[in-house]
Amino acid sequence: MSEHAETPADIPPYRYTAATANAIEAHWQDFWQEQGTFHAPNPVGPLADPAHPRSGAPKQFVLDMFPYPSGAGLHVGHPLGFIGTDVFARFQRMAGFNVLHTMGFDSFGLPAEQYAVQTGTHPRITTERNVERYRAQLRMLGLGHDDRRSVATTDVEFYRWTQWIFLQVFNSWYDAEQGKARPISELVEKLAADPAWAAKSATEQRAIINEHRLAYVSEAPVNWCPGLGTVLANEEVTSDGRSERGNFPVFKRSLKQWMMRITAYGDRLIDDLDTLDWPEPIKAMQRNWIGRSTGAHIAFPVDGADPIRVFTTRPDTLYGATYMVVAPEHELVDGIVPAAWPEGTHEVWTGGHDTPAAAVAAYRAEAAAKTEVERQADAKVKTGVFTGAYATNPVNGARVPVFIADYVLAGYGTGAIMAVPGQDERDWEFAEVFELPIIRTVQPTEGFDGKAFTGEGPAINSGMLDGLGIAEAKEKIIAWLEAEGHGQGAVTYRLRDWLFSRQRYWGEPFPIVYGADGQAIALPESMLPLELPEVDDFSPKTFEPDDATSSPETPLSRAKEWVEVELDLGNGPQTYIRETNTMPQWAGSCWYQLRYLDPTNEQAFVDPANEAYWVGPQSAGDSGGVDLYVGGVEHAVLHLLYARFWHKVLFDLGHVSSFEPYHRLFNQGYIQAYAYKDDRGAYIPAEEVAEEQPTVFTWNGEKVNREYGKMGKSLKNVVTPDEMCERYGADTFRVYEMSMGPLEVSRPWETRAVVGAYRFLQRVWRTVVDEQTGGVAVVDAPASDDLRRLLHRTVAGVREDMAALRFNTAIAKLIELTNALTKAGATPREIAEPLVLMLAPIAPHIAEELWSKLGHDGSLTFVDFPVADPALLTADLVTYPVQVNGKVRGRIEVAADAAEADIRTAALAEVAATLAGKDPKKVIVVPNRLVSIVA
RNA sequence: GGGGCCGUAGCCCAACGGCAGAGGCACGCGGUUUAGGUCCGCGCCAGUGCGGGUUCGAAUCCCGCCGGCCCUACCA
Repeated sequence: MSEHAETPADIPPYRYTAATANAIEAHWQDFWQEQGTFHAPNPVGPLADPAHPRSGAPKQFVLDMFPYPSGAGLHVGHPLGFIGTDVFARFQRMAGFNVLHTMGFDSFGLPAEQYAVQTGTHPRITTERNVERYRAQLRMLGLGHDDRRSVATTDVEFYRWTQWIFLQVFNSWYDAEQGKARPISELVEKLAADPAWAAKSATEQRAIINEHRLAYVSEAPVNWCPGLGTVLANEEVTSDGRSERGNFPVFKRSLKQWMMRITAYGDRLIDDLDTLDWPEPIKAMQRNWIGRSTGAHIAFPVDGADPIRVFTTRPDTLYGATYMVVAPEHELVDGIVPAAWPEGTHEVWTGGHDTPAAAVAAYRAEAAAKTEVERQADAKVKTGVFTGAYATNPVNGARVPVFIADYVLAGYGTGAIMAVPGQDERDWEFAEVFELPIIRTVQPTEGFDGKAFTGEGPAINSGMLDGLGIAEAKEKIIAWLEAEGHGQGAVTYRLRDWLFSRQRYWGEPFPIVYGADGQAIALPESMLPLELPEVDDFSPKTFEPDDATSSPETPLSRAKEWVEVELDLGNGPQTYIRETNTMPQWAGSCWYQLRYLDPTNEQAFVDPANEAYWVGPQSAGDSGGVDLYVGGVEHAVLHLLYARFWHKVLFDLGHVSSFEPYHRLFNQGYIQAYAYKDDRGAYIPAEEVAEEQPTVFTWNGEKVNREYGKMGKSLKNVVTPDEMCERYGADTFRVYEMSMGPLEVSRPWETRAVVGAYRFLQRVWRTVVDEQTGGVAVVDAPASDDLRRLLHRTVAGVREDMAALRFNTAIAKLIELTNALTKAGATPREIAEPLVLMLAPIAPHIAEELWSKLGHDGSLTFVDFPVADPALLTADLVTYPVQVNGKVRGRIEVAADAAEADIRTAALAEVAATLAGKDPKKVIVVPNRLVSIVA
């Protein structure tokens, strides 16, 4: 490719070129940094600045989901949201707000560790290098961040507070009666009121207390990923049983791990969604993930064994429960299996085995051997086997057989169901296979010819419930169950507690030690931060990806001198063993935005006054939280759920005044890219591909195939912001990205189209600057009436668009104004100045430069955004199209303030020929729009 | 299987239920230029995926289908 010549002779000396842009951009970026232009004043503390023009003004906290600083650096897709928030933040500053906007780094995580393993470089070195690279790239884009507030989750001074918050969670319990977390000390007081408490040993007491904590250690089936050498949260496992990161197989293993009691917050996490200004799809995803269902727990007695408790959302169908199913893995199965098949056991129930025990064992082995994918593939055909046991339906005393089947999941509800084939499609299918009785307990609607009926209808075959609708029937049967002691109304959740420990080096160490009794003990706050130890080998131990029998081994466990430690935790110096797991990458992102508010505070993670100002509730019932949070949908249930949970714990404990972290959420789209493959399937560098004609692409004369998707090194289609800044300047890049479409829409990158934005800025430049002399080309003569009206319409439109994040249409309006200005010849100052100000949020460097050329000192950052004069928004004359039966048959021009009757008369006169003397049936005058006549 | 989002010029996208076009790219013509490129000006292109309905009037609201994308998946 031929590079641009320095300054070809025929280009005017003062044209806005890439070189000009780069010089201007460097200058203003230095200026902003030296002046601290984007430093937002806090109410209190070191970042307070009462003299600041926006000190104490209404606030706006604008936030980006902070990036993981990968070694690959940014491509043009990454900054889309960052530029969007910057434009919005700059606009809000000019609109009078005190705007907090900064950028941090989610810098713990796997890639730095994996890179470290390959190269032997410490993850901290890699991480810091990558962060520096990111900072440089972001600076180049001219983002107006308050750099004093930038944090990285790997900073010791940051993760000190992550550990502190962990201690808050650890040192609290959920009081279901009050519906909130309370300090663990208050639980201890409650427990100590019982005289039996004092009789227990300290270890016993601690064990009991530990069971109530919001952060707790439990031995439970977890997602073990040998390929990554770590366990994973449910949210990090895909539906086909693989790790979201790396796509390795994941196995269920019972392991001792740290958990967070997020399930205690299930109701609030669902209910408080109503207070948030979030996209509905994201709310729906969270609701689905939490999966609240209401119904009842019902106990079915079993001869000679404990009753089987089931959860059902349809207790009203209890009379139709003709059999039961227990998950194959359920522990009560062994206790109910008799030595022999009961008399007259149906042949198909036994699976061909001689004894129930053999049948159960065989079915369990079969189920265990299936992978997730196989299970899903087999889901159409119901399988199972009779356990040999019968239970009793509490409502009518019917004996119902108990099966095991893999369509019932151990992890949901109680792991057992009452099967009601008449009202449940799955149960119907199973009943057909095993020839079980089917009783309808809801009258299907007229003409229903399906199998299970799940719709609304009156209860039938249901004794005391007959005739009732579903809702009343539920209410009545629950009351009966509770009165008779057979069950009670209940709510269950799909949401599981959050698996919080990882077997990694590059994460926050837990501020936890274990005493001789093996119980977890929190370090006191005074011992924070607990820093990661230096180790020779920080690599996690990984295994063959499908080695299900392997066990995790934490890198920190190899740092023997660090693990074994002598401390005085109140009982004199004793030897303790440190926790060697680390926290998951989500920990830092659960609260980072709070640290932005008060990044230098050494006494608290955030001062209450600063928290209240920036994110406190703005009115009664308001959740508080960040005013605008921009990021991708991929965090819908991971980050956003975890962060809400932590925030609510902090709220309950009185550390924050807001009960939600992010009040308004906006999902930006993605910039995608075309990639090209040759006939052998190898990727071709995208920039070398020519478009012969629409949909026909060639490379070196050879035809290649186009595909659409992500931008990535392996696809050979990466375009970087660095290249774009070099070729056109950052302002052009910003204008292009913002003009491609609405922020929430994904779109393809098209390098050749960037020139449109470049030309636009050149034209703006030319309206103000004489390209030959470099002097100001603006005149003080008043603008024409048309131009002035266009300006005010533009101002009104741009203001609206900016506030609504519709930057694409704002830019279109600015281009329109610029084109009109170009056509007008000389540029009146009264147009030039507002144009420059309106451009400033989007293309800040060129705007600053033009603003100073227009004779103003300093930055325009806090200059008022133009306001439209309402008097100039309406034209004197309005042209109305006149429709007859939906077709335009003429036009009339009337005064803008003409009476409706006059418009009507004029319109009828205009289309008199079309009407041919007939009386119109109806005449509709839409003010300022059109006249519609029905003939 | 369930839930959600989206289909407007060759492409990216606009359009309070009111004349389908704001803007950009590409393309064509003209000007500037030794030429190419740059820059400037002018122009070209769709009746809104398909079929119904509501309405004086539908890209917009409702119903059904087609196509694409996302989430979820035996959740009792």
